[in-house]
Amino acid sequence: MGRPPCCDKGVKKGPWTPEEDIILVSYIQEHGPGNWRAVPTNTGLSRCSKSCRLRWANYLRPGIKRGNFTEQEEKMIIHLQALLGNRWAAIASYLPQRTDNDIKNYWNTYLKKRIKKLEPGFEGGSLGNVYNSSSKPIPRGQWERRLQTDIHMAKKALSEALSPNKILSLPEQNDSNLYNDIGSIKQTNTNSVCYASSADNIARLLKGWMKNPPNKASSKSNSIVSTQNSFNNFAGIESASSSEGKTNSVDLSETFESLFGYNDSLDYSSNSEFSPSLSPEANTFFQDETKPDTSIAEIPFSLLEKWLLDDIKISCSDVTSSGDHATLF
DNA sequence: AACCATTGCAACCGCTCGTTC
DNA sequence: CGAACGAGCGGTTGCAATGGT
Repeated sequence: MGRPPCCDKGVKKGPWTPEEDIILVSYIQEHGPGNWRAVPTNTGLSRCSKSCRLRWANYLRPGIKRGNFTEQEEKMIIHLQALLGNRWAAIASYLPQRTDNDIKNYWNTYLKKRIKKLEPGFEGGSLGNVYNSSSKPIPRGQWERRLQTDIHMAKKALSEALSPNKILSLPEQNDSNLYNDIGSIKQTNTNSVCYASSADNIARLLKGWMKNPPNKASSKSNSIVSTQNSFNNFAGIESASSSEGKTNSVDLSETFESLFGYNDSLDYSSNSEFSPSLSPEANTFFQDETKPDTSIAEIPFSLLEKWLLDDIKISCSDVTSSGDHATLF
């Protein structure tokens, strides 16, 4: 059978405008993410469903961290890429605040080149650079199953950590602070020439919009409240792959701490507003981690390394023991 | 100041996979 | 069981921003 075109002709292409973003976000607030096929029809957007999904997943959904990758994130990406290859979605599942597209772009534009410089023979393959010198190749299906299990368990842990009860039990103040913080960050940058490339996160833009919603939007009752609540709901819906700034960062950090023994993907050092409150041990640890001390930075990474390597060993020695490392969670 | 090369990244394209009927 | 369809993923492209001459 021939592959039908995913979109009708005449759909708009190119960068998204703030108006389109707002329409899309408003729709998802009401209906939740999913059923993308219906989105263009129901919203009147001249965009293909894939485009809507992509826009939401990569830019509009709450909890996305944009901008500079931390050293820890870099290392994690490098190691995960070595283990998993160009399976960006899988890699991104270990860095919930980053999108697969973001990681992929970062790898292609920066990390690959940097590694190539350091390792002249490097061609960007997987499982061929870091680990294969001492271990035999793992059959794809085998490690893929284990990977799926890992991701499933990680997502489960995240879901539990981000369960509605936990979120709702947090002080309401957090939400407002979050939005105030977000707004203050980007308030000055809304007049940039290129919208899509300059907007760090639509949430920041929408902050301004929610403060002064257009008439169309303001006609909806309690739009601001529902927007914030909706974002919370999204966190529940998307809990497997996203977090929501301050509100969920505590839980996420704890979850990641339990996952990896350290908090890697959450870079609070650059923005104290988003700093989570942590247990004394963790607090000490993160205080240390924010220091530019590479010897300290190595410690958590080797834990991840150990975890990943152990995973491979288990995988090689016992195909049927996929539940073993579940105890890690 | 003008031009060209490079970089960064948002978005698209086409394929695969999973689900439904 | 297989066709149809929707969703997701990875590769690639296009273009604005930036840097160098």
